[in-house]
Amino acid sequence: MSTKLKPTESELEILQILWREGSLTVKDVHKIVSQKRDIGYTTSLKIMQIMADKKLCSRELNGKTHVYTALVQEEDVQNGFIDNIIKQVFQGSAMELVMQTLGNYKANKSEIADLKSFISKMENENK
Amino acid sequence: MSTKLKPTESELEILQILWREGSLTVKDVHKIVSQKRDIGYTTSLKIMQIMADKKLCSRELNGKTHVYTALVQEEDVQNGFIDNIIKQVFQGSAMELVMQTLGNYKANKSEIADLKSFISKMENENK
DNA sequence: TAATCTATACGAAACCATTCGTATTTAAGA
DNA sequence: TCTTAAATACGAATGGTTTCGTATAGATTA
Repeated sequence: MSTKLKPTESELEILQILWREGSLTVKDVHKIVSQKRDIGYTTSLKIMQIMADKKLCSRELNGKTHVYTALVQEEDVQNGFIDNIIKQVFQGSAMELVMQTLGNYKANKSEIADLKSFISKMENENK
Repeated sequence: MSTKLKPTESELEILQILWREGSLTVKDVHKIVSQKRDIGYTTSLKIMQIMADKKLCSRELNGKTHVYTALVQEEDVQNGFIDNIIKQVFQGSAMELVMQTLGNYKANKSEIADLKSFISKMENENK
């Protein structure tokens, strides 16, 4: 079992980049992060070092620089957040979360179609 | 629009109690919280004072004690958390959150039925 | 009245995440 | 070689949450 995967906000920000881009150096990551917000290079560095300590990513020397790679999977992290919100905010009811989300969000026809086929699949698996 | 409703973990814990029980004193709240975990009375008090400062709840003098009442609605807080997780963890896609949740969670027949009728309602509203 | 009880107020410690400044190391360039 | 540049290491400040100890004020009781 995963022991409660819950990266912090800035760790998550960097994980998203690593998931999307693959293995990157601090320089690469920082370039991307700093496009979105004001942040110093050593801040990006520090967070990535902490992430390596926590085993959220690996860190390998390639020549003179380190290359970082996500060690946790996006889906696992997503599930960690889902579990958390269900437990803390929806009193343990996954369906409450789903319905509340659907209720807020205006899905278009194609999304509704996707959802329906997804539910059909669930039904079949349940049989 | 609500300005990003995101109570902390212990604030949320107390909000859940106030939502369920209505207006309560510190003593009442503390009694409930301390059944779940080890916590000092003044800790509960302090958090509730902070919550009142932040306008998460009101605080009215009733005789010699204060009575606290939630000022934010459960649904609004839930939506704040949903918005957050969608933005930060699901790249803005509400449908991803929904499907991932459904994929993890084994819904029973009655829940699936609920979900289907909910979706039908969505479809009709969309027309 | 004095001691006790109840509720609140206040301040501070502990912890964590975020941030950055500065120092160090190593390699490349003048 | 000496200087500069690139990358990392380190330490510390900041801000917010959680936690609790102690102090205070007002009422109750012995």
